[in-house]
Amino acid sequence: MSRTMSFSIEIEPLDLDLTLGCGQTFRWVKGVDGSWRGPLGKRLITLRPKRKGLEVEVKGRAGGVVKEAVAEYLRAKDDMRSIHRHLSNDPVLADGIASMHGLRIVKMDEWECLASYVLATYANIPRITRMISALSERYGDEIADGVHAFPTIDQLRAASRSALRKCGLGYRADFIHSLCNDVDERRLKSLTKLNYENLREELKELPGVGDKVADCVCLFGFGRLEAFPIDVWIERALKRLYGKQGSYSSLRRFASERFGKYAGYAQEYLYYNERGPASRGECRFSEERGQ
DNA sequence: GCCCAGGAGTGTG
DNA sequence: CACACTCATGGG
Repeated sequence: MSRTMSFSIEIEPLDLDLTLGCGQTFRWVKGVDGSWRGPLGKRLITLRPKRKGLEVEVKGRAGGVVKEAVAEYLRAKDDMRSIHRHLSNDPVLADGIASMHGLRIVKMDEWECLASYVLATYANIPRITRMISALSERYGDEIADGVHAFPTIDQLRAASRSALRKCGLGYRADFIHSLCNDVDERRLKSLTKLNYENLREELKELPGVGDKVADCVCLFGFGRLEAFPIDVWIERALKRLYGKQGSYSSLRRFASERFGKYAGYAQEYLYYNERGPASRGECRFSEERGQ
């Protein structure tokens, strides 16, 4: 069988439970020992938290590229201190931000992110995870025993609508089917050079991509930290904490003015806080200090 | 049975 | 611009 090798990498601060378990990304599984296992590209990776940073275990051959891939995926270059300093100007965030110090925005593969968030419309996280797992097992390459990579655009393009429905996608099957025919790897990569606003508008041209999905893909797939996806949870948080409600574009403008270039991190803190992981609701932000 | 879920598309006023 | 409606499915 394939061998296993491991190395360590320093990313600090980093909380894997917050980062991989908060619903940004859907393919990681937590082990009983506190490690996290999931496919990264074409390799099965296991991440174990250490005192400073983490240990990475790789199934199969692992060149230096794997270390770089992990660092990119976990956005090792983000300076969390300056991000927190920036966001702490907001008294509402400053209050509860400390407990989420190690939550990092993830940098997913562009295609995986786009398809995942098209699937995520009007579904909850357990179901999103199931849909993605089903697609991967049926159409993606097997990279280790029983573990499959997310299918490429070409692999999914070969799937019929009815076959996609059998993976539990529901009406999303049609979106995915159209998406595969409207997009290829080259076009996706070419979007990288666009600024946030233009990228957002280009993504919204794609089937199944509206305001919210476009912002998720900007943030988690293209690394645009100024993006601020607004779903039902964020809507509730903005109303509860800031007394704000209105159209998507008006809420987006509010977030942009309030949180600036790190709005994406603010969104993740608000999302996690509002939703709670079936709850550790002790330390919710207080609404008393808004404005 | 009910209600909800990291919404989008389409049609109408 | 704002709504209203529909889309398909699983979990609580």
